[in-house]
Amino acid sequence: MPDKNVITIADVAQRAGVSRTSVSRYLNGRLQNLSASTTNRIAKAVKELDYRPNAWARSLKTKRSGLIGAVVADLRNEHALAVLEGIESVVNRHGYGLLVSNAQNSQKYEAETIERLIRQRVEGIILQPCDNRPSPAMQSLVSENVPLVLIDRTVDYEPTFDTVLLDNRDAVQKAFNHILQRGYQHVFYVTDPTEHITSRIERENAVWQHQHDTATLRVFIRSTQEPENFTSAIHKFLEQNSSAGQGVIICANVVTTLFVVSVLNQQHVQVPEQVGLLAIDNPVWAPYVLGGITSIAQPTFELGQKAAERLMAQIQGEKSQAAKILRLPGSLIERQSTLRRFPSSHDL
Amino acid sequence: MPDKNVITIADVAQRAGVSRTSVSRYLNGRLQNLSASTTNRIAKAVKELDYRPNAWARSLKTKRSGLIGAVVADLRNEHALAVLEGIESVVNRHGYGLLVSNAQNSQKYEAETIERLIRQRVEGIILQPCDNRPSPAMQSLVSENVPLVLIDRTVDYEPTFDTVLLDNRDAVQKAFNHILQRGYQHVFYVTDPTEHITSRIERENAVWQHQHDTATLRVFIRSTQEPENFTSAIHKFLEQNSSAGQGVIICANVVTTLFVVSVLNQQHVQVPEQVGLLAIDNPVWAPYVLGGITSIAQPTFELGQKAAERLMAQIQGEKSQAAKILRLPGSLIERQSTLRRFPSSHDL
DNA sequence: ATGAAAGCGCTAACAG
DNA sequence: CTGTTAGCGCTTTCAT
Repeated sequence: MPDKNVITIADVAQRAGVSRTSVSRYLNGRLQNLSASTTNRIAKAVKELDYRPNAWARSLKTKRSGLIGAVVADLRNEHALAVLEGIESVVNRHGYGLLVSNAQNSQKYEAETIERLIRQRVEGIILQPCDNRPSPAMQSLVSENVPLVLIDRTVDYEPTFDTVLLDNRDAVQKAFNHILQRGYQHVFYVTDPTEHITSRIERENAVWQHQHDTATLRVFIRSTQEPENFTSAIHKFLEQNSSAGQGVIICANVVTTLFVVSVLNQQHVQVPEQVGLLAIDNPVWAPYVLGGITSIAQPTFELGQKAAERLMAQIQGEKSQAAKILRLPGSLIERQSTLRRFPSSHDL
Repeated sequence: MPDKNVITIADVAQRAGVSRTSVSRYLNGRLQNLSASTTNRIAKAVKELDYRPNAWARSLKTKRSGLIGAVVADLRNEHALAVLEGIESVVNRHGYGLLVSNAQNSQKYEAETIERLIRQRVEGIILQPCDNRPSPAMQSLVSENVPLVLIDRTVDYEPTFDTVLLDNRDAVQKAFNHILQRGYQHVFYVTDPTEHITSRIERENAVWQHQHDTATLRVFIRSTQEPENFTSAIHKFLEQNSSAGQGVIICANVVTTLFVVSVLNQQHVQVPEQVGLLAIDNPVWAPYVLGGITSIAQPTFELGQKAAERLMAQIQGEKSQAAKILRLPGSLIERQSTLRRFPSSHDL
């Protein structure tokens, strides 16, 4: 454990021949109240003793921990990572430390971790919720008055929490615009089980909407539990659209995309010859798989940044602001996987 | 900020009609010293007040923060992420929280972040160093007596720090065994500039060693600054080995692999027809790019776990143990990218 | 410009 | 089994 005989502010004060108060003032940059000579003596003592203030003691007094908590639904996820980086950048810039934890897609872990963060007296939390049903832990955050910003997903709670996420409706819209422009006739939408995860729900709803509007669409849900069913479903889909690759698969996220790619690979399905492929989310490997996967890229880093900035604002007292929910647009990145051999007239 | 009128142990004590000491005992599970009725009254009060102990105050007294710091060279890296997950799992199991920060490959940031962690009085640090030259910040860790475990990379410091990393020599060995067995004659090794990063240095040295031993090898260093040179170098390599795909490219890590793949893609080079490809490290997309990239997989999760376990051991007082450096073996995963059309007799 | 003193919320002897 | 007391290391009135 960190040494027993650590040096404290008292040691510094003694060495510099001043009071602890002065040292404290020095440490907090209130130099206006210190004579030049005092300042120098303290500076010298600090250096010589290699003194480091104890954050706990300070926090105890000031009620500020300098810590922000980030709770990610699944750390094993490229998207989450990029978001985290965005968060980290602004949080650090503001002089805060970041306490990261992984909820492992389990509301139980999420709750535990939030509990721990509260005890640690983080000054705010950025949460990617596992579930849109508010947990007791989130209630605690409210009652403890801990600033909270949601990311990627919303939660059914009133009043709404500040939230930063992808504009899912718009993303799906962009996907369909592209698909239609390319002249695809049939769409096979692959999603994880939606299970109270709002990003999935929103995307799926948007897809249904399009089915309704265009009447050229069929939707399948991939069930993680039964990948075989999925495989045969894909086959059926391919058979029905074997002519001239009029079918296209849309994947709801990175994980789904990886899964679909593995199936297509296994079954030796040619993309885009036999079927098109479009992914929501744009992992680093998207350009290189299947000759390049057309994607709707999320502004991941920015999502993290915005969320963190919002949190900083909350911490600085902007409690009840307007516009709580910020939806950032995704952007289409066209690649080989949606290159039909027989483009429609739109392409001309 | 977290409410001004937070409730403290005193409030609980008052409500339960006992002393703060008893409440403290209750909180720390020393129930042997509490009568059943007292216990119940306290439990009730805690619940009613929704009381949460203040971690700072506790830390101040106990000198234990319950926090571990993890400093990653580059958060934007699949490998780092997986390692982090391993760390998180054991750290949490031990009841600690994890303070994650990103050094952004800069020793300056690394130092800053370490400084912050010390002030936060983390009980230990797991560090993936940006550079093998020890920074002043690391000196501080030593003098402050903060337990430290290095991961992935070593540092030139005496006495050695506990370290957990891939057995790089063995990994390269496995790569070459595979390559030779496949009958490749020429090897093009691609690495980032080694710049004081020991994993890169170790791998490159191991490669040189093989060149020396087998005399069928040429080594090129990819310079990030000059990708054009690299491209033309690859071309030259391909020309010299145009006959029957006797050449193979080995990539030192994920980033390099991604770079090489993009170049090969751009130049429409066929893998494995024109050239073989083998990667050290096994990203999720390896099975799907270029028909599947043969890889030497690192035991990423396990690396993180072992490092964290080592740290826990240190914290629990096992200061001066033996065997400081733990090298975990990688494992070969054969895929399409090293499938020569004309296998050598070894394959028969 | 400087310091004395009180206290943040908790734990840990030490008594009873 | 329970409570009293004295801090942990820092900040902060309030004097001087």
